[in-house]
Amino acid sequence: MKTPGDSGFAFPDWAYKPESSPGSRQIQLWHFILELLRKEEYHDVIAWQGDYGEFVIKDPDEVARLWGARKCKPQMNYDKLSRALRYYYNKRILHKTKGKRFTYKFNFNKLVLVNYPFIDMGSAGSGVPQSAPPVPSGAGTHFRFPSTPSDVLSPNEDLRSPGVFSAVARRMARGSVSDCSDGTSVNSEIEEGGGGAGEERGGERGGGGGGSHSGGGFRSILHPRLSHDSLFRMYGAPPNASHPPPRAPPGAHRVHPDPLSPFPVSPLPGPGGAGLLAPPLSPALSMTPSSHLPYTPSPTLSPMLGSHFSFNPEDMKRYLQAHTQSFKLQPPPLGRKQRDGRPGSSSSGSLSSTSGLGSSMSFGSDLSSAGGSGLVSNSSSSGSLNSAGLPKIKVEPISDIESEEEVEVTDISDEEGDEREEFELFSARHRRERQLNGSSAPPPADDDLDEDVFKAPAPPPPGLLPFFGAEPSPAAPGPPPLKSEPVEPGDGPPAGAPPASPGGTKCIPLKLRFKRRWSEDQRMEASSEESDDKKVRAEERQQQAAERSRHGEGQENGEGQSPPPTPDCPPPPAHRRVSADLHRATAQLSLENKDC
DNA sequence: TGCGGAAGGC
DNA sequence: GCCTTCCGCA
Repeated sequence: MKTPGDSGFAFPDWAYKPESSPGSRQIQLWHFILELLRKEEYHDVIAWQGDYGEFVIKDPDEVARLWGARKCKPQMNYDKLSRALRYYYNKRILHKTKGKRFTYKFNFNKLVLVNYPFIDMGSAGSGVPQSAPPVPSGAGTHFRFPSTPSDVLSPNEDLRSPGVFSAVARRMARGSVSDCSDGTSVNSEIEEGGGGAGEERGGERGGGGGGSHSGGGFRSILHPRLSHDSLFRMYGAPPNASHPPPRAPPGAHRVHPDPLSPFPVSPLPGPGGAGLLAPPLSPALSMTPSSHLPYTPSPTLSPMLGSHFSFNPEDMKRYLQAHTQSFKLQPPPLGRKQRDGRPGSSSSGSLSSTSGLGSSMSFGSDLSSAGGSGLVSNSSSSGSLNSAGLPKIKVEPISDIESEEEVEVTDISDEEGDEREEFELFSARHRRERQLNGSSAPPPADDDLDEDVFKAPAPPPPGLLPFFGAEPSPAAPGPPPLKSEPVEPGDGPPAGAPPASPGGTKCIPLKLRFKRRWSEDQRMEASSEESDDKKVRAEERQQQAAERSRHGEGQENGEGQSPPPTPDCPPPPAHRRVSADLHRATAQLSLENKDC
């Protein structure tokens, strides 16, 4: 039987998320609930009721029994089942309708976002939610649930996999329906109801696939990991878009509503009228789109969306607002209790949830400024907009820099981890370093070890900044000489060059001797004079370098940098003279140590 | 009747 | 991750 007649819009078809998780090979409770809700034969057991997404369990024991049958848990009872339902509270998939016995309510926002993170709300098609529970906004809303794979899939994808995934999906649907060997399971019952589903599939695909009914109001992309087809099998075809479920006055609904409108549809005008996600979806939810979160489209998301759909900023904004609020990850790992502290989750809650996003974003921004790019996986929405607590952020030294401005870093929560702190620290340093380099000013005299690490290296090309310099520079100790000329291995006596050990394994003796002599010379000839003219020193070094290279000595470094032992040794005053001496000495030593 | 912690299974 | 089971509490 065709679904509309059957269960009508019991629930958005897309809501079924078969592979939501490892364990999802088994149907999830909320899927199951939806199934029941969808089947008219179960309407005296469980049925939509009241507000959009709200349903009442009329016969808890029976529902439990059915659930137990489905899951092969004969011991199942309502107590346990309700515990499972409560489990959804935290996930915000479901919440309890207070004051109403056995009455719960789906959070479609959550469901949408979890399952279809990239719904394009942009096209303000005129649809109304189809195959969905009571829609509050009736004609007012421009959003409609995708009811068929074609609705949900991008055209490409749709074309891509028809055969394959339909088979798979069928299997999955079936599997989810019955993995219990004791044939008594409801499966069969439900299958029966769904028996029509088989048919409706065809119809669904045909009609929906053609997009004929929708007027093209809705387009979305599925997460790659989802098996598209399977998403829609379980639930009936959507009611014809042209037949939006009639609104019924609250309370006027009946248990077995007219096939085409099992749910009372409340008259809420879709706020914003054009393609607003949340309100139409779940006005009853505490989290409404019209909420407070200021938001700036994420750099990571925008491009993606942009490439696939027409997304208008407003829609994006809305979407992301909702997204932010309903992210699984959003509650920081430890925050759950805290969050619970704020019942209703609406107002204050958003802050913390925002912070998660905010943090990741700000992080990204920092990164980009540092020459890297922050990758925030949004798979999770699954998690990757990761979840759970602090979003795990992968930092890759990619030069592909996202524009910083896209990231508004206004909302940085303090829960950010040390990582962030460190990073900021680093960024700050780096910035400063760049400034310093730019002005050729001497490096700051920070004692901070880290500082050394970062400042030591020559100014890296922007893209390389963050990491290449990590090598600890023993050279740092000395009075920072002209830090940064890119040290070319063989020649100069570059100040920054690592002095000590490494360079010289081969010629240490030479160097040492040279140093000593150099020092002596200095002391003897110019000990009294002082000067910190670094430029001169540089010149001197250059000269030396030149000299040495001329001699073929090439033996790097070593001396150029002020001898470690005398880091505080003031630069030679009578530079020229000393220089000459040095040259001489160098030559001499070179000869002496040719074999070195 | 409903909530949520805790432990454990898959 | 998603329950299932048990339990104490309100």
